Amino acid sequence: MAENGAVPELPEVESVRRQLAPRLEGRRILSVTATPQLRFHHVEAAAHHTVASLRRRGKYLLGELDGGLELVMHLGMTGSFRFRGDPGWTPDTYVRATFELDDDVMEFRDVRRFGSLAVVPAGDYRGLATLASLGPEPLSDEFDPSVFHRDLQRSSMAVKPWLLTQRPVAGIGNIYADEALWRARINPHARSVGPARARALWQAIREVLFEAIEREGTTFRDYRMVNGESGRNAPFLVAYGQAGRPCPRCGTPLRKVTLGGRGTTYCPTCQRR
DNA sequence: CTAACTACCTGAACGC
DNA sequence: TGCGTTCAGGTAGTTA
Repeated sequence: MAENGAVPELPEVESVRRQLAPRLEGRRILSVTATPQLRFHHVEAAAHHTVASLRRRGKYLLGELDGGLELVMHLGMTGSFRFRGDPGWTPDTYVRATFELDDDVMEFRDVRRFGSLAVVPAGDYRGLATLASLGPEPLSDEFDPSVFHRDLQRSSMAVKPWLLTQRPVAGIGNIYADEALWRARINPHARSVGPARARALWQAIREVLFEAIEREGTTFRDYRMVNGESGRNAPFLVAYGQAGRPCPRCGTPLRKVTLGGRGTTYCPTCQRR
């Protein structure tokens, strides 16, 4: 099975949450077994607790447990959940953690081990720096265009790597950063963004994420929802993965560069510096 | 404190 | 065929 290019970002994690929530909420976790991993912290402490709710913040899934605990889950690049009781289940060497529930067994599968699982006192993210300083939810009212402009100007980093830090706004990864910057006509290298362009980017971020959620995320190869299905957003990508193809706005071939160590595709004409 | 760099991890794709 | 190299990427850790 191909394993790269999956990359769960906010729309993919939200799609997983929507399928996972009804299967976890109200369920009691009887036991947890996990392989020793750098990115797993006290996962076994979830045992004997009931999942009250499953929320999402950025790319993080947050399971509220009784007893004041919280199960924090991040899919990394290749993380996914599956249930033993589902049709077609077969044993798999990439299962890194197993949650025995009162009605089924949930498995966390993660080929590249970039995913993370942690049980913490609810809201105590001291060991999770990115979650602790996570920016606002882009599709909520707390994401404000003028505050976003100020936050963009706060850093001297290029705009795209700054978006990827999760600090000015939560949930943007490499795919939707390229898509939103293209839509807002902003050069990914820009180190300063004026108020009008910041507002355009604010709008573009909300649009690309909203549309991707409606299509249940982007699947290239192996991002899958809990029900095993693919997201339908891939054919709608305009920038990410489209290097060399003509820009749909102006026809200029899209250019791919490396920025902040990440592949970055943009239109050199309509995203001029 | 910020920003820049690197490690982590694995399999696909590529080059010879 | 087979082997080696490069690439993908979010986050955490280290360094300047």
